[in-house]
Amino acid sequence: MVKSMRLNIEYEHDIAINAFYWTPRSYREPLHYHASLEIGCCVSGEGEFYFGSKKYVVAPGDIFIVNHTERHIACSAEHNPSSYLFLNFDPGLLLEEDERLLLPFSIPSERFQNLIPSDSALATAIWPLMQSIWLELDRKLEGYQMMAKGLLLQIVSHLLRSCSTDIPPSEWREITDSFSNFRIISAYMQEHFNEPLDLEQLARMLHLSSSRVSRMFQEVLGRGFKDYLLLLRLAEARRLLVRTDMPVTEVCFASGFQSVSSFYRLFAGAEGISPMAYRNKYSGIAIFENELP
DNA sequence: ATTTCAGAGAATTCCTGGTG
DNA sequence: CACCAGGAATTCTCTGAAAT
Repeated sequence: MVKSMRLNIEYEHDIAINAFYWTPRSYREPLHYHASLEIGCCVSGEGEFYFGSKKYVVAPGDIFIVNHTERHIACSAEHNPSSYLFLNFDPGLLLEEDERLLLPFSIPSERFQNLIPSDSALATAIWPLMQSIWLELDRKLEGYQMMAKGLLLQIVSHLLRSCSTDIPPSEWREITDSFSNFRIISAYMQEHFNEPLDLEQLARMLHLSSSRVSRMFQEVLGRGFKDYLLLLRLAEARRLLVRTDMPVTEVCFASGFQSVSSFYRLFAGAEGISPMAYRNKYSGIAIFENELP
């Protein structure tokens, strides 16, 4: 059994994306994994990239795709250490747009191609986008969060396109089919997150057991049902706090929370401040005049 | 408006039996 | 024999009332 550890990734910006340059050690560190998805591009040097028992030899320009289940680690050649630009990001960002964007990261490990060779059209398309994200997050000019997210969506759309054409239609069919249950649930949740919602109920929709559906979330998203539901509810709560003058208690129930105490606890856990403090901090900033209440 | 806490309830994990 | 789904056991989180 190979030793591996789960890392908890913290995001350093107002958007759940990190971009950073990194040089792997020249000895082999233990494998690790994390809930966030990752894309790495080798910019210089030599080395290897390990995924479980798979091993890739790395050259500058090569791009690596890391999903939330595979254990992995990069390693530099001693005489010529490699350097990478890495992006890691929360799968929730993709889910907000279209569940299918998660497909490139949900392909079974044995047929998952982690390496995009430097000379491929795909790598050529992705690399400048990665650099732009790094620049945006570094400079933090007005609207950089939207820029970064937009660029990320482009990158992942490129990936989606390429796997839909590279993988034989029959197999692609199989992969998208096994994904369809999740799409049904995810769509339902986005529509009904502000109502009481539990796994049992979702499981019934699919004629599956709740334990099965719980595992499905881990497999597809890398995070549990509760976590994902919370993500949706918090987004709505933030919006209501900033854009309306609804009392906090009302915001709580309107965004789907079932009790005020858990709302305060979870909100503070995510934002670090109480709902009212959040409103005071951000409500002065109206982006569009016509969205004022 | 916000926090606290014990009891209640739900989600996740582990285990087992069925299935190809 | 490997894989997958359901159910039991376990672990974790929420709820609701009361205090600040």
